[in-house]
Amino acid sequence: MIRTRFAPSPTGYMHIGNLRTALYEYFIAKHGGGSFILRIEDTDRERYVDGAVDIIYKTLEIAGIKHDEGPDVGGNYGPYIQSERKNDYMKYALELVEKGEAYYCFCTKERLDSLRAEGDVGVKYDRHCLSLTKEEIENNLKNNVPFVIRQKIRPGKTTFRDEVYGEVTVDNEDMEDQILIKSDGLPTYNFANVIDDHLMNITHVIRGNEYLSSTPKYNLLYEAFGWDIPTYIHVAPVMKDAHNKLSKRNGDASFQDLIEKGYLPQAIVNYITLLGWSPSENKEIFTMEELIECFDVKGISKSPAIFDPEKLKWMNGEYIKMLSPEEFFRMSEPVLEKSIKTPGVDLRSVSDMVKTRINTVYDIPELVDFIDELPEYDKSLYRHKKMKTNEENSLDFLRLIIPVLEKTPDWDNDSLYSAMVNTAKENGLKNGQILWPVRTALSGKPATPCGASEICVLLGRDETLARLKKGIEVLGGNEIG
RNA sequence: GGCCCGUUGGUCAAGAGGCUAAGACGCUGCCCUCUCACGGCAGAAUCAUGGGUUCGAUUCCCGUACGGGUCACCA
Repeated sequence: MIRTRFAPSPTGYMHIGNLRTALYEYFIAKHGGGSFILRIEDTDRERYVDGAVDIIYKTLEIAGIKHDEGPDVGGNYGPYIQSERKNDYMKYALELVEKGEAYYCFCTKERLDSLRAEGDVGVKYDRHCLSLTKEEIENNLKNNVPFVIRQKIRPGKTTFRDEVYGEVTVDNEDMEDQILIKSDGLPTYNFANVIDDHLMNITHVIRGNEYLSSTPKYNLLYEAFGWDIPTYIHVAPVMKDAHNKLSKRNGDASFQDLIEKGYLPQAIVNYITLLGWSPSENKEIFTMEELIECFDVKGISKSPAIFDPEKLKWMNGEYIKMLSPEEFFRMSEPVLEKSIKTPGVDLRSVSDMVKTRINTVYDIPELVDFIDELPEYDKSLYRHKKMKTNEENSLDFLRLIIPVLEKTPDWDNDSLYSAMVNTAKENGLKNGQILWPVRTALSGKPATPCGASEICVLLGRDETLARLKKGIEVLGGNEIG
């Protein structure tokens, strides 16, 4: 039975990288029919942010990840909040002391500082307290001298296997006798993490590759306890560029930010899953179920992946295109209502027009702004090589079509379109020679989400004719009214 | 600095000894078209580097360069 866990710190927001790790953990568990567990790592009270746990619940929910066990849903391996397991850690640390795998250390901060010269890095603890006699230790304890408990690293080499990186061997000489229990009695992350994963029966540990170098120390702990070592899956980070991780601190978008920018949760999930993982089949749009089905650790990449906002936009556009017109209208309606104030405009039909032309709903306003108000435009807009139109002949074409439209009995797309096309035909013109000037006069823009006749319908007869006449004015025809 | 890890087009990436080195985003061009978009087609663009091993290395080995990580009473 596979059991994976997502163990975020409640610091107030969800990194994209964290979410991706959660997704991989979820997929691996579910692919194997196992359980996905949520554990809150809140031992660092300095960084604790109120309400952060709710953000975590909410993010997982929006992303479509359901945890089988966690603080809110319970489970048989609780508590799921690290601070509530406080008492366990000391117990296990003392067990190691008992076994000679760990020892009390009474060194003061000052003494430790003096071990390394200014700015020194990589100076190991000198094991000063390892040689303390039993009497000295008991004396110190009796006198309440502050202490920490350190792991006793044994000589030799440690090799571990990672499913992504393969075998990694490290000389134990390079490891320090790390602190397991701090002088405040709380465990360090390095210790708590091992205890928690063991007590929660975690079988697969998936985490960022910044833990690759501390993994041997964890293995030494597992061995000291005589516990089974989990399967390790380390993943490379998600980057903003070649040098920096994607992070909120650098002003990069969090999951919540992306949602607010109009990205669909499934599009985000789909995109970030593909950052650092590739499926065996050549495909890139996946439902959650499909990801669970085909997720394979073999596809996880060793090297970092740069987050490309352009590709996310494209993917969001793909998801929008897959929506039914009704679903899309539900999303676009609020934005349309804000950007189109003119009464009588059929928002539903605008919604349909805009659907294949946007990547997020916030692309809509600039596409439809001409409906409320004809923008100022230059007459050079009438010049179009392929349409064979220019500032001079457009004037004639507009004069030709205005009376026709004035007389068109039915103000609907088909009637208007054929009226214009027929007029072109009757006068030996290309369709575009009528359509382009009309579209230009009605929108004042080089591109619109619909054609000339459709704009006529949106605007209605009066506004259409008014704008056409305005067009003549722009072209220097001086025919006001 | 020691140790660990990585390096295929601008980006995401497949490929694991022999292929014209997939595919996607982006870019360019063409077709479609009532403009734009959608859709279709085409194109430009990649194996960090030097040595080995091999009949043959992008692929295996060693070195170099570059990048990242880690060496806390943070997680």
